[in-house]
Amino acid sequence: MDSNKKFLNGTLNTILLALFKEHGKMYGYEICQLTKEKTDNTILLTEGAIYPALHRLEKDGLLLSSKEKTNGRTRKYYSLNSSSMQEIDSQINLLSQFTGHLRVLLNQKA
Amino acid sequence: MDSNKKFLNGTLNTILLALFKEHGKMYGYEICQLTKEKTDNTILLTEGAIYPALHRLEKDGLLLSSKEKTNGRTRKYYSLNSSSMQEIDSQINLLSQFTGHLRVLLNQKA
DNA sequence: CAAACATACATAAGCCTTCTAGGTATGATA
DNA sequence: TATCATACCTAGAAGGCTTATGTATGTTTG
Repeated sequence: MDSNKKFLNGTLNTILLALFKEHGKMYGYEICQLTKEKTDNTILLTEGAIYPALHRLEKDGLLLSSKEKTNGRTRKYYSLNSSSMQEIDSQINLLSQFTGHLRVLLNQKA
Repeated sequence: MDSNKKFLNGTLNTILLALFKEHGKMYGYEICQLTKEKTDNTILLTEGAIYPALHRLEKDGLLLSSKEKTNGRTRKYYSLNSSSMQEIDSQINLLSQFTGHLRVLLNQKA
C-alpha cells in the first residue's frame, strides 16, 4: 500500500531487456541483487516475478539461455537474442517514452 | 502487445492525484481528454479504468466530489481533499522516485 | 430531421501480471 | 551443525486494467 511495488506492474519485462542490453549475460538472482543496488533498495524484483518473466521472454524469442556451473552452483544465464534486436529496442523505447510522458504528468520535466 | 497501455498499471491512481494537484477540480471525461493531449496520444486513460479509480480515491478519502450541471449535461467534479494532502504528496513522491529509478535502469538518466 | 458523433457517466467479466508462500539444493559461515 | 547466502522453480491468490456494454443528453451533418 505504501510501497512502490505496484508501480512495477507491466514494466518488468522491459526493465529486464534494458538490463541485458547494458550488462550482457546475467542470471536471475544476479538481476535481483543488481537492481536492488542500482535503485537504493527501492525497486525490489521478487524471484516469483522474475523467473516466470525470464521464461516468458525466452519463450517469446527475445532471450537466449545457457546453464553454467560456478562454485558448485548452477546458474542459468540469459542474454539478448540479437535476431530480435528490433523488437527489443522497440519495447525499451516505448517504456522510455512512457516514463517521459509520465514525468510530464507528474510535473517533473527536469 | 505493441502499445504502452500495460505500463499504466499501478500508476493510474497517482497520475490522477498529480493531475488534480496541478489543475484543481476536474471531471472524469475531461481527464481522459487532457491526458491524451498532454502526452501526444500515448497515455490513453480508458473510462473503464478512470471511473472506478475516481470512486476508489474518493472512498479512500483522497478526493472530494460534487455534481454540476453544465449545458444540460451533468458533470461530476473531483478535487483533492486538503486534509489528506500529506498522503497525497507522499504517493506522488513515491511515483516520482520510482520513475527516476526506472530511468536509471533504462539508462536514460538525462 | 434523422443519423451520427461528442459529451458524460457507470458497471461487469475476463485477462494479465505480480506477490506471497512454498519448495529444492549447494556452499559458506558462525 | 545450524543458519545464512546463493540459485533455481512453481502454484494460488490478489489486484488493476481492458474490453464490452449500457444509459442519457447535446450537437453536427447529410
